[in-house]
Amino acid sequence: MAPQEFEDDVRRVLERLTSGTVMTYGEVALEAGHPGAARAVGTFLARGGTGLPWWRVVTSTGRLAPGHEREQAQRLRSEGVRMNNGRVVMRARSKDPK
DNA sequence: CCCCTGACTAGAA
DNA sequence: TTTCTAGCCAGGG
Repeated sequence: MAPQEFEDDVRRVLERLTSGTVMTYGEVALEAGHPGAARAVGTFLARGGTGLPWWRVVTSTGRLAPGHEREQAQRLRSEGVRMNNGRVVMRARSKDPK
C-alpha cells in the first residue's frame, strides 16, 4: 500500500466526525479499513493531528490524550460531550454506575 | 531484514 | 477499581 494511504484513510474518517460525537482509536482504525491499528491511529494523531478533530478521539475506556487532557476536556465539554472525572462517559455500559 | 517507539487494547492480577 | 502484560499496526533507523 502506498505511503500515506493509511493517514489519508484515517483522515477521511475523522473529517466526517461532527461536533459532539466521539470515537475510540479502535473504532477509527476499523472505520478507516485498518482493523487493529488503533495504536497506529494514536501515533498518527500525535504527530499529524493538526488540522483534524483529534479531540473527538479517546481511548476505549474514555481516557483522554496524555499531555493534552486540559485542552481536550475543554473542547469536548464545549461540544456538549458528557464526562465523569476527566473521562468521557462511554455508552453501552452494562454495569450500574452507582 | 532486525529492532525500537507509541495519544491503543483486552485480559489477567 | 487500578496496575501490569502481552499482543498489534504503521513508521522510522
